[in-house]
Amino acid sequence: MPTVHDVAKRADVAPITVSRVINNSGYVSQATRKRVEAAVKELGYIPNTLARGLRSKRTNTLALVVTDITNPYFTLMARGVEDVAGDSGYTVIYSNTDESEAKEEKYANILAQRQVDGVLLVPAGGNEKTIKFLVSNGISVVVLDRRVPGVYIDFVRSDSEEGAYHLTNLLIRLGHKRIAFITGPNGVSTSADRLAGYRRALTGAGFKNEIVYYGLYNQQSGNELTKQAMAQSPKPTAIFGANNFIMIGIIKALRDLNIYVPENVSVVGFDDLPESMLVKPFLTVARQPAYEMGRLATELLLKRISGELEEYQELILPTEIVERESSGPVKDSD
Amino acid sequence: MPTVHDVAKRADVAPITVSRVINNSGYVSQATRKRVEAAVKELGYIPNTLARGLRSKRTNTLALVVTDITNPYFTLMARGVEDVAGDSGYTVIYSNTDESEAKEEKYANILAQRQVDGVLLVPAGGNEKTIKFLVSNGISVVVLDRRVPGVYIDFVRSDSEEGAYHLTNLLIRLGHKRIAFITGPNGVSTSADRLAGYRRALTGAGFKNEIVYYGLYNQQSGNELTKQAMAQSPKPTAIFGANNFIMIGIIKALRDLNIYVPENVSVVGFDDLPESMLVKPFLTVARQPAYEMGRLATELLLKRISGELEEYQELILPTEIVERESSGPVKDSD
DNA sequence: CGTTATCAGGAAATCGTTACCATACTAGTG
DNA sequence: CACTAGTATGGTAACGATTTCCTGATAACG
Repeated sequence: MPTVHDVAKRADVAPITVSRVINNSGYVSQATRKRVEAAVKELGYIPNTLARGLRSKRTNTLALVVTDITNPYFTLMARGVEDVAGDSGYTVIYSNTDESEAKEEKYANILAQRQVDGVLLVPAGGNEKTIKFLVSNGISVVVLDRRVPGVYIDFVRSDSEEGAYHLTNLLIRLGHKRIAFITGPNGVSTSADRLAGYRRALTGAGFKNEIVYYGLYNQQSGNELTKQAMAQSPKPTAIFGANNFIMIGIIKALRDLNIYVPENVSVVGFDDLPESMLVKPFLTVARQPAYEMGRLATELLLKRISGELEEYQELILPTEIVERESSGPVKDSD
Repeated sequence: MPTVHDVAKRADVAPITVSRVINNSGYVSQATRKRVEAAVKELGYIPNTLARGLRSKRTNTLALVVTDITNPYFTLMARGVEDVAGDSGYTVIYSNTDESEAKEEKYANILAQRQVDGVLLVPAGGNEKTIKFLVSNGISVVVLDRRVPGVYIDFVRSDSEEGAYHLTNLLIRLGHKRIAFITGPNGVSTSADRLAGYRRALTGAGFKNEIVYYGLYNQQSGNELTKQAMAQSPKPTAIFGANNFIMIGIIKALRDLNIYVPENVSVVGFDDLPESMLVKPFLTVARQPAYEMGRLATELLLKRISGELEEYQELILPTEIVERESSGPVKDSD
């Protein structure tokens, strides 16, 4: 494998000049540049990023740590990250924590070893340990999607409370009085914030009967909790799923129970699903701007890395209520 | 940031001894090991993989290059890769080529710069250039999912021809005579192999009327080509989609046209879809063992990297025909 | 015409780790 | 007792690039 040295010899210059050519830094005359470029091509020279990073202390690598990359919400976010990072010459490493803090710590360690320049983190649980660890190792961090109390750092997320409030109000306006709320883990901020929005709407309407089920942010949990909810008497007339996978679980459970949506039960929830998932009926949701969040967070991170920023930022993007077929007026009953 | 040197000083040993402790190599007495480990912990020492890789020529990094990581087939494959790689202490970098050879070359270059130890490649197009480039840069390669003629290297894929043959035969047994075949790009081996299987079944049944549409391996293409196919007269009574995204496009197109599945038209195809995609009716498919393919390919790659293997391997896994609701007996007509 | 700014290029040191080679001690062997 | 094998540790250099500090031109300017 050829090195700068080989290229330098061939172009009859010093290694540092080769470096200047490939990095477009410093002064190099047109003639010299041509010669070096020719030598690079002839030898098939490929710069070694390890050596480069070791010396320069920059790896041009970011990491995106999410809880579940198979969730279209995070996939879309990843696209946003990738697009911005790619345009700036950064490579992105992806990691899944599956909501486990142990895995999160393990990955943080690996990322530190790899000397990544920055990390976009969707924290599993409300633990600040990982964040502090990364920062103490000189790695910039932007926290995505979730709050972590007591940590002074950059945040980018959407307004869960507000979105849940509007979505619940939509159900209330349709006449629903028994609205079940099926959510994720108790300790996760999105869970808490969405619950808070749901509560605010209920309180605003003078309702006192909140129906809350905690579980996991996945399909199976949504499925099981729906069956529990529908076994109660009186049954809820509407169900709010705190994320997209929970909603899918809800829909499947209702299908199994032969309950029609929205004729018998309305279903709403957080996060949109891609069209390619041919969910029928198409869901009424609070859509989070995932792609945009990924973009913004990455832009913020890059600025943070380059030291352009002083104060830490907290960007909270609005959600968009998309009303579709899965929500409808309540049916007599009561 | 502390280095081996700092740890060494603290534990009163030479740097190399620290290296031996953290890498579990060479001889170190219990007492020394304890001291070093203590020093590591006290200083919060984290090894620098850049320096390590530079010196040792091994980065413990693999790359998985696929055409579209949002496709559940590749996502599942990625899990298989991740699981095996993780168990062996390797990190995996993911790249998407979107079926573009230009992107593939670009990524190959980045991966070479990063000195990855091995690449799992789903080649975009039948180009051998990328493979040769990687190999010539000392990077081991295992080719996944597709054939690349004229290259001597490790391959892992499933038996597309056989799967398509069985799937087509299933339709023939159900009485279908006009079976449309909607596939991906002409140059891609999976496209060719599945077409070959379809043809073999048709020929075996004495049919001469093959109906073939080439397009892309995505939903939109499947959608458009289905509309074309259904505009012909006489209409096909069954449609074979060459991958999962094409199948989704087919289902959507038929929905738009108010054609019922399987009452009016049967639909079958390659690749399964996760349950979470609530496709109705649930599809009859030739399921490729994606997870297993990822696992096997990674095991093969690791062996190749460690030099345990001599001859190049070609692993061809069988597909599994899963008969579900989307296929049924042909309806009178004719 | 001397001084300063801009342009071109180089030498040597260095980033943090491990490979390679060497040394030294203990224990067992014939 | 000399010799080998196994155990334990260290010194030095090197991996391949860039940073830092220099040396000269050449051009521009008052």
